[in-house]
Amino acid sequence: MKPGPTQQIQSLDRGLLLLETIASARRPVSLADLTPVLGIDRSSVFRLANTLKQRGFLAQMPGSKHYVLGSAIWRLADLFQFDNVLLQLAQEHVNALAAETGETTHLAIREGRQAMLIEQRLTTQAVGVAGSSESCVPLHCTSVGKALIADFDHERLAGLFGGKHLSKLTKRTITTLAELAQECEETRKRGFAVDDEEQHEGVRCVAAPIRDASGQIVGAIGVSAPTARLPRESIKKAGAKVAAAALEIGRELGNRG
Amino acid sequence: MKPGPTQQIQSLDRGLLLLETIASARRPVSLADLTPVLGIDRSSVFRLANTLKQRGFLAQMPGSKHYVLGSAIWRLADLFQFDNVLLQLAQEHVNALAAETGETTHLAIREGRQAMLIEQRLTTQAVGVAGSSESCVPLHCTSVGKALIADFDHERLAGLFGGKHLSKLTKRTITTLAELAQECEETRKRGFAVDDEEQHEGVRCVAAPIRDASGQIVGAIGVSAPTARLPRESIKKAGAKVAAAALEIGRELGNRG
DNA sequence: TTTCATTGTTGTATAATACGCAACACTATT
DNA sequence: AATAGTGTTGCGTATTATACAACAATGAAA
Repeated sequence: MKPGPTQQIQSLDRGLLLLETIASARRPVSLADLTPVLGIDRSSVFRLANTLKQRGFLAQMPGSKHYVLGSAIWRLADLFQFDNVLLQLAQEHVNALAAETGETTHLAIREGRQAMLIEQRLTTQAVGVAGSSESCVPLHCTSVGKALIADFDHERLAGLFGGKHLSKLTKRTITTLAELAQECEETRKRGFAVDDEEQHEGVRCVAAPIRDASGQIVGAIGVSAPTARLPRESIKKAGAKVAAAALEIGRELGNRG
Repeated sequence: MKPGPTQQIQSLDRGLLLLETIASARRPVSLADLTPVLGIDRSSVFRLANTLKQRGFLAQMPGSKHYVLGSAIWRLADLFQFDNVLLQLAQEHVNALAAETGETTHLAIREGRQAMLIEQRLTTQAVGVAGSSESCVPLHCTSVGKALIADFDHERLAGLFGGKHLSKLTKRTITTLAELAQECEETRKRGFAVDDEEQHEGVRCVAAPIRDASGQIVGAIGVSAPTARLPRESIKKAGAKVAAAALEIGRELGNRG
């Protein structure tokens, strides 16, 4: 039997409709004008509007009873702007890198113990890395993941992974925190991270950390290819490419003041 | 007996708290991480989050179950941006005009059949116009009001005021639509509107319409003074001042493209 | 000035809805 | 294969949002 639609919470829905109505009016709106929008008693509309006001989503200008949007809307928009900023700035670079290498290219941010792919461009080659069907990939055995934790020392890695075992995906996967800490050190030195058949056999990846103006790692950009097209002797060159892209993205992030 | 606090709508409040939590996280957030924030069963949190998602306030990126802010936040912020823009741009000019004239100065937008004062600076003179204790003043007998409807012809005025009587506040108040239409014509010709003791006896005001890039009237800026300090022979000069300020504000609005 | 209409706000009983619980589906780990 | 964790759905009932009435404040008309 087909499942029913997910139940909505009516009162929340009504509150959101009030927000949209007032925003669309682009003018202060009275309670009397809001009441017919919901089709319920005005005392209930008043209480909904007041709840929105208490949380700063609506406001009333001094001396007026009419409602306008409150500062919370802009505060929320600004708070969450960052990830969109990163995606916007990096989009071009992901595209350029994919075009330049012809390989599958990823942009990722860290999300707890995983790397979340927020953008990827697939290879144009007949045989290549298909791209992740998952939005999240493990940190410890992917190049973007290792780039994202490049600044972690052993202690911080222990804090992140806790008692969690590092799962072994291939014969080459790093499975201990000590090894991973060592790898982070290497990543910092090289300027880019390497996945040498650690997630998938027959696939190599390189990725570089994207740092903001304060030097903090805020994302990673990487390239994946079959081992045949990314042999060990080509790693350094590919790594330089992703590092350059990461540096440029970080520069643009800094310039956003 | 002291009235109790206005009742809040708990479900709406919970939904808004979810929005704030996700915005503050600046990262996609899982349902499992949201549940402890509200301290209710996860099925209820899921339904709240889904309601927010259905209205576009939350979103989930393809292939992910984690929530991020949805486009509705930015849509609402952008929709309502205009009035803040006007206030920001005009603030300086209101201040400058008040400093220059030493008189009470107003910035207003139209709200139905009234002019809403969204900013005012009081006179520094010992005796002057005290400023409106109301946020809204009548359109037909105030200078800012008349500036706001300067482009209205008789037909459009009839549509706006309908069968409503134009209330007579002083001996000099305009009370018929025919007279008001004539006054609008004069305002358009002069470039500014005049309240010649029509709202309050002993008070004269001049105000100019603020037009956006398309020529549409979007606000008004005005000055009020006692008749002694704004005699009839000074009206033209004062009018030129407010008109210049309005023109400058309009220019800056246009440049915001 | 008085009267009336309109609008916003508060208290409260109860009708309606949101919640908790259980079950299922899916994914990941051991 | 078994277990744990997470997201989703159905449903009975505990809780909450609503409707109604009353009051306060304001504005308009007589």
